[in-house]
Amino acid sequence: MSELEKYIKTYFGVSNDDLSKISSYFKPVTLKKNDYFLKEGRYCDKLGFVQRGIIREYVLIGDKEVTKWISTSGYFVVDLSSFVFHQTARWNIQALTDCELYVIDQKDYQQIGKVVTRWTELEKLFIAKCFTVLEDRVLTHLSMTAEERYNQLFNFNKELFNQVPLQYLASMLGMTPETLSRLRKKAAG
Amino acid sequence: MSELEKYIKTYFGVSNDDLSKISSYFKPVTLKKNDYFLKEGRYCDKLGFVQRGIIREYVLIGDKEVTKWISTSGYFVVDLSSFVFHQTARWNIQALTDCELYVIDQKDYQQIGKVVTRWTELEKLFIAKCFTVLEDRVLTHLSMTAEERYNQLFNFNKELFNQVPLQYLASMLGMTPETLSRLRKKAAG
DNA sequence: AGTTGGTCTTGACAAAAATCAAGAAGTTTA
DNA sequence: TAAACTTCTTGATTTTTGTCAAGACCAACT
Repeated sequence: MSELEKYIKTYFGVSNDDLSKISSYFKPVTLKKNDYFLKEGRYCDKLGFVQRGIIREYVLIGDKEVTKWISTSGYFVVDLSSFVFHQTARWNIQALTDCELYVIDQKDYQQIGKVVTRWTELEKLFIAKCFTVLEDRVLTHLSMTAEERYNQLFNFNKELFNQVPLQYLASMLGMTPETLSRLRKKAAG
Repeated sequence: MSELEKYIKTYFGVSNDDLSKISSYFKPVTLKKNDYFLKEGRYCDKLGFVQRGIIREYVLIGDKEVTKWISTSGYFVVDLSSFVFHQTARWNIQALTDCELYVIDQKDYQQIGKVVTRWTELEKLFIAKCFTVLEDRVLTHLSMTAEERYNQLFNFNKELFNQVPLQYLASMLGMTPETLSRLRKKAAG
């Protein structure tokens, strides 16, 4: 069973039958380091699942890249506003390392709904879960200092700090690279 | 046609038939100023639509109230993680003024799905829309200063600053009341 | 009218974080 | 291997924001 299937099974609790139907629509895709899964302004007509590697989602604001999220193994990558509402994409989605993805295009995605009865329900639950995660993230910015946000992320996933350029983590945490560097030093004691 | 029906119609583009089915499940409820629609730790078994009045969603972190959102006419109020996943609620949802809501309880909510074919699809679209709004909100904290966040909100909804205690707006914007006060003075020039 | 309680503002100061600049360390490229 | 890049760190400094304390303002209540 692939990581994708494990993920879907664990998360959604679908039958093995539905599981194989769903996963059969996903096709393996590899990205080389620095390749783009999606570029701002295009239409996002596919959904990716990260099997291996690291992917960054960012947007250019003025002359600065703002990193919204770093996806590692087990995460989906997509521009939801584009995928669901057929608007132009807001995010650049770029491989930070060589990556293996499972990707489904929009046409196949819509097919799932015709084959798996509960699909729209599962979609709803998944997006609702993502929503609550984002709610928490907003709250960290309303109630925590840069130092607290750094410590939280570091405790949640230390490995990330070895695998991802720190400037991107700094941006994702809402601070400058210099501040992140100093907080690291401080936390290391 | 009520505000609720207008909202549903505008937003989801359902037929008049479906619209009346959906709205018939919502019941008018009034809240007095300071009444709670929901308290942290309880289960959120209802969804509310704000017809009139102002409602604050906040959470107690340590000894501080952190205001996540202020809902005015046209907004839904709910603790999504509780309503969808049947977990204990994370938010306190309290009326800042006397309010008129349209409220649907969970049992009736589930009935809609049996009566309106596209219901789960509509739910999905609605939650997806909420998700993209939250994405933007996260981005404001990654890329904007307190001053810029204040100006953005003020330009978006000046009225709010006359209707809502400023301390709550400050919290929602991720700054102290003192900072908000100074930014107001500065912007007024 | 006076008191009380809550809210907002202001000032002085402290802390946090950003900016600017330089240099160290590590990679990639030629 | 050396040169060129890029990334990260560090120091000095400025700016932004938070904290604490006091007072102004306003509304509600007695």
